[in-house]
Amino acid sequence: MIDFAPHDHDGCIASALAAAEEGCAARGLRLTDARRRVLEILLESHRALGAYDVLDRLRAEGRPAQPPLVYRALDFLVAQGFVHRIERLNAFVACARPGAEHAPAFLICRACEAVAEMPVAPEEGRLGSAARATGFALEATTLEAEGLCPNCRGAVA
Amino acid sequence: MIDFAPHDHDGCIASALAAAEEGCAARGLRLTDARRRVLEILLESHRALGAYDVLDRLRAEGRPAQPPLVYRALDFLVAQGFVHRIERLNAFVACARPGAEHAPAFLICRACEAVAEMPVAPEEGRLGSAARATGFALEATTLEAEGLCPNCRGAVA
DNA sequence: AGGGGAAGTGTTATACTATATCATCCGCTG
DNA sequence: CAGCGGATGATATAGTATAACACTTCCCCT
Repeated sequence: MIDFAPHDHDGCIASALAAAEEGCAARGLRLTDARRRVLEILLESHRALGAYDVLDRLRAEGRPAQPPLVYRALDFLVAQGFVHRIERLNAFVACARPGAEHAPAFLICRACEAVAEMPVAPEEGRLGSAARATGFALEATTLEAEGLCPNCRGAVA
Repeated sequence: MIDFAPHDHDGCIASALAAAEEGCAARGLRLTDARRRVLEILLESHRALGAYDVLDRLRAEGRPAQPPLVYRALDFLVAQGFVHRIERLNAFVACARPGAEHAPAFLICRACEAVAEMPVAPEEGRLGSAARATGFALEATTLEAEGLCPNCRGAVA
C-alpha cells in the first residue's frame, strides 16, 4: 500500500503482477511458478509477511515447499524490485509501485502492522549528504519508521 | 565511530563508559556488571557485533553466560541509547555520541564491515515529511545505508 | 533431434538470532 | 530484618536463514 487509505485491492494485485511479468520479460528473466505464487501471496495478504508465513500459505495450498524455495523466490523478487524487505520486521512486502525506479521508505504501524511505502529520493536525503560528506559510496539504503498510522492513532486515543 | 577516519580509541572508550555511568546515575538506573561488560566489549571491538559474538567473548573471559543475559544487557543499553541496533546486520554497535540526543543514521561498509554513525535529524528529513503528509505518528526510525567506505573504495579500485 | 550449459528446484541438514518461563539472588527501603 | 522489585541464572524452545548437493528443466546451438 502506498499510504493508509483504502484502495482498489484487486486492481493493484493485477497491475503488480502484470508489471512483474513485463519486468522479467524485459530483462530476460523467468517469473517461474514458484516466484509468481510467492508474489501473489504477498500481494493478496497485502501486508508484511515473514518467510515462514509465506511458506505456511504455500503448504496450505498443497505445495510441499521447504524454506529454501521461499527464500530463493523472495531473493529474486527483492533483487528485481517487486518485493521489499522490511528489516525491522524480518518480513517482506509486495512493492506498491512496481516498475518505478525508487528506493522506498516505509512507515510501519505498531498497532495494526500495516506498512506504507513512501517514495523518497535517498541520494538527495540525509543519508545521501552524509555519504557524500565522508566519501562513502552509497549502494543500498534502508529507511524505516515505526509508529502509529492515522487510523490506529484515532482508535487508541 | 563517527566517520571512517582514525581516532583516539582508548579515549573514546573511556568517555563512552563515563557517559553511560552518568546517564544511569542521572536516571536512577543501574549499570550492573553484566551491562557494563557488554558495553565494554562493544566499545573495545569497535565494530558491529552480533549478540552471539558478544556471548562468545564473555565466555572467553570465563563467564558462563547464556543468551538471555546478553540480550537483556543489549536491550537495556539500546533503550538507554548507549548502544544502537543495526537492523541490516542483526548486530549491535556502541554509540559514538553517548549522551547527545540523537536518532542516528548508519553507513555500513560491505567490504570491511565498519559502521559509521552519522548525526541526522529524522523529524526534518524525508521520513518526517512523509509521516506528516499521511498523519503518521513517528516513534522510532531506522536509517541505514550499505556501500563502500572511503578506504575500501580506494582499495578495490 | 540431440548435446550441453545455465538456471531453477528438491531435499536434508544445520547455523544463526531471539525469547518464554520459572527459579533464585541481590539491593534497597521501610 | 522483612519484603518488594529489579536483575540474573538456567533450561528449553521459537523464529529466521543458509549450506550443500542432487536432480530437473529450459534454452540455445548445431
